Amino acid sequence: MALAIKVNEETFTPRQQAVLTAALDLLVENGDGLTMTAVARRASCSKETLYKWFGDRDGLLTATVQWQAAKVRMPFVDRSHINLKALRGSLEQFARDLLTTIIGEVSITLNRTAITHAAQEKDDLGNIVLENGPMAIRRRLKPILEAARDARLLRFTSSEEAYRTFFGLVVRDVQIRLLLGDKSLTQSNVEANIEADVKAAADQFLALYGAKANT
Amino acid sequence: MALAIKVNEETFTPRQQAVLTAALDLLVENGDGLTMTAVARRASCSKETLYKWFGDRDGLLTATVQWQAAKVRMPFVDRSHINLKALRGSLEQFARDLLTTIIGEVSITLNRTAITHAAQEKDDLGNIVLENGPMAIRRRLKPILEAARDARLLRFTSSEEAYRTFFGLVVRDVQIRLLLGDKSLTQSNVEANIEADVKAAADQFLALYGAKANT
DNA sequence: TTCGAACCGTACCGTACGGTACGCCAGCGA
DNA sequence: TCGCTGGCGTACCGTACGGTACGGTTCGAA
Repeated sequence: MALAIKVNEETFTPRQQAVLTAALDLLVENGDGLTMTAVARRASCSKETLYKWFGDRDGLLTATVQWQAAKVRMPFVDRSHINLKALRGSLEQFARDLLTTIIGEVSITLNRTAITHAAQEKDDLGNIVLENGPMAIRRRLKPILEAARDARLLRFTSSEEAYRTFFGLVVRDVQIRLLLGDKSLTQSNVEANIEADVKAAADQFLALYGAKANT
Repeated sequence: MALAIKVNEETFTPRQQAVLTAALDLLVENGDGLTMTAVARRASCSKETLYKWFGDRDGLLTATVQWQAAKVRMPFVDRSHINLKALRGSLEQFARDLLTTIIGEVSITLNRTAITHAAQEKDDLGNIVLENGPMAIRRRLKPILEAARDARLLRFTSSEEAYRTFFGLVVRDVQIRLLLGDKSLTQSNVEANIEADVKAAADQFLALYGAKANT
């Protein structure tokens, strides 16, 4: 069930969104050391209001993650007329967006927060992030893969397997290393190589699943 | 620099190892909700002793992670006479060990703990886990890849890129989903498919980097 | 103008937990 | 037997933080 994962912009008033922005900023700055007092001060509101709007600390955290995660917008990919060139373009677009998102400070913070909370089996921040991250990409990519298969551009038995291979080829060890705070892997470091990595991932995916063995 | 990452069995007395075991157990059970009182009670020792041995809470945590992470033993792979069959066997062995480790409860806990602490830029648990996880595998796998290249079994320009592709093909989205607590991905669920995944990863890697385009 | 709702700021409470102090016992060398 | 050291158990302290209460202010509606 997709519980309260749906969040459109009317869910929160502008004032509330300002509060959530403050909370997110603090989260990015201080890691999970988010205190209600700090949020109240940053957002110039009273703690009482925070509790009235979000229930408790977890509620505030959940709202922040939901609200921010829902902002991640997948690119729209034209699915109507598919040829090899368009397919490659789509794959590269997905790879680029996935990488760009993953290496962003906000994404890292959100994933870290969700993982921290997943450790305590408390709420399901993990599900929210999953739903708006990997799962959202899967939902968008799978139909394209299947359309490409129908057009005899790709060859695979399970679109699930194909999607997961694509994910692996794109993300590789970047995400886990960033989450673990690998100092030898700065954002700018990765950013500079995005285009090359994107191209390599698309090449490799097509090499593995393309109907013709060449480009 | 590999700071205090080296940990051999003489580093801790048996009694201390018992304490670390207790700490790890609590970590696995309660997520990061590890309290000094709980460890002392579980290990039947006094808090004062904990502080004497490990300095403070972070010291205990670091010691626990170090001690446990160092236990992850890579398999020894025969590198002497390389042929395609042996190479495939090695790749599958690495993939199997990597997957088996990653889906283990201990690994998940350690990674979550390290990620949580990486958020607070406190100590470098992240580095310890990285050093004993991905980096350890890299150190072991790279020479094999390079030997295989020298034997004209593989073709690549950068062994680093080749390693990272292998990592991605093996891990795919399994680790991040487990870290985020994806409920649709139980350990047993993954375990059942390990052999198939291992084989698929090796096939794909050889398809991408093998000198001959076939198996 | 008055009323009330919403909300800010701040003071306050309770508790959990990191860290310390201390009393006590067991083992061991002299 | 004496005394010392290492370590157990417990009581204790200080603080940080989640959560609540309350007085004061703004603002819109009647």
